[in-house]
Amino acid sequence: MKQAIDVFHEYIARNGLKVTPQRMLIVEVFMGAGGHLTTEELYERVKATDPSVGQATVYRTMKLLCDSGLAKEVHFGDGVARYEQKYGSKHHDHLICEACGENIEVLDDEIERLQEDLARRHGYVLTSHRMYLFGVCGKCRSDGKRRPARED
Amino acid sequence: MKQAIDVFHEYIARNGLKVTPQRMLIVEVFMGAGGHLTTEELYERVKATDPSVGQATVYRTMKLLCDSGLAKEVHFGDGVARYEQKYGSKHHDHLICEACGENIEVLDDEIERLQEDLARRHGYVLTSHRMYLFGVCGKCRSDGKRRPARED
DNA sequence: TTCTATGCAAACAATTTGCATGTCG
DNA sequence: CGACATGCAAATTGTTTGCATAGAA
Repeated sequence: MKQAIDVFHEYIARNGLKVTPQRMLIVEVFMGAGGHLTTEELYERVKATDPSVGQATVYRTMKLLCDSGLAKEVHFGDGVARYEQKYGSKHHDHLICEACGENIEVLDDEIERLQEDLARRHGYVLTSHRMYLFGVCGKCRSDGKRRPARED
Repeated sequence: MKQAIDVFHEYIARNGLKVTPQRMLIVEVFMGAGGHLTTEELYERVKATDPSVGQATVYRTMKLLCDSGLAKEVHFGDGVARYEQKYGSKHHDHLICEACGENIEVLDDEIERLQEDLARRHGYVLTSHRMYLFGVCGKCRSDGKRRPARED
């Protein structure tokens, strides 16, 4: 099976770019980290392995990853960009707990279908969409936890 | 019928704040402007009436408006905050044309219902959500227009 | 060797904040 | 009066860019 790293190498090659240790490290850290990391978090983790890497390189590499289709930039509304893995993972929406910050990736075919319908009724052809559901998860409800909600 | 301006006055009073000409002007401009204005746009329009008003006051007042429930901050993903009127207008989602930038407010009860279901299946109780549909409107499709898409 | 990449610092854009002064209640 | 608000400029934050140097192909 084709690995994400191969996709990256192909992208690099196809565009006359170069494979560098920094890029490899950043891709590795990103792919190994599952979640929705901010550039800052990514930078910290990368520095843990190689303190000489600069922030700019992380920013530049994440942009490359997005262009190559491996990563996707998402915004939860707090002004910080986050990246999620895109390769091999299909489209999904987000279900976010406002108390503990848990972020579940969800998908509902019926909703997806209705979104298309809704757009069509307005004469639109959809290219993509983003859906964020905010609420409180079962665990936090029973804990009675609360946290200052993000902006809405 | 209670006007938006009354809500603002109540909020001001309830919190020991003060009514000032700047705040009145900003609220007036905002409520009169329908669309999804950025702070910058709002600032420009306010300056047209009173050039002495500062940006900071616009930022501060919009935050007040959000707290008072009159405005809502929305992010379309380009890094700039926009505000839409919240008072008297019910919840809606966004259908955005990537070619001309048109932004239609849409709502689909069925989708709303399914979102609740989806969340419930994961043990969540929803408090709010945001849904942005990106596509190309009928007019732009026939015009064959194209525009660099926003980040996704 | 020839471009591309990197690190660093300066540059930027959006937003926030400190402070002296002005003003609503 | 006295607390809150304002304008301005300086400060922050997140991100981008210019440049001299290092490094991949």
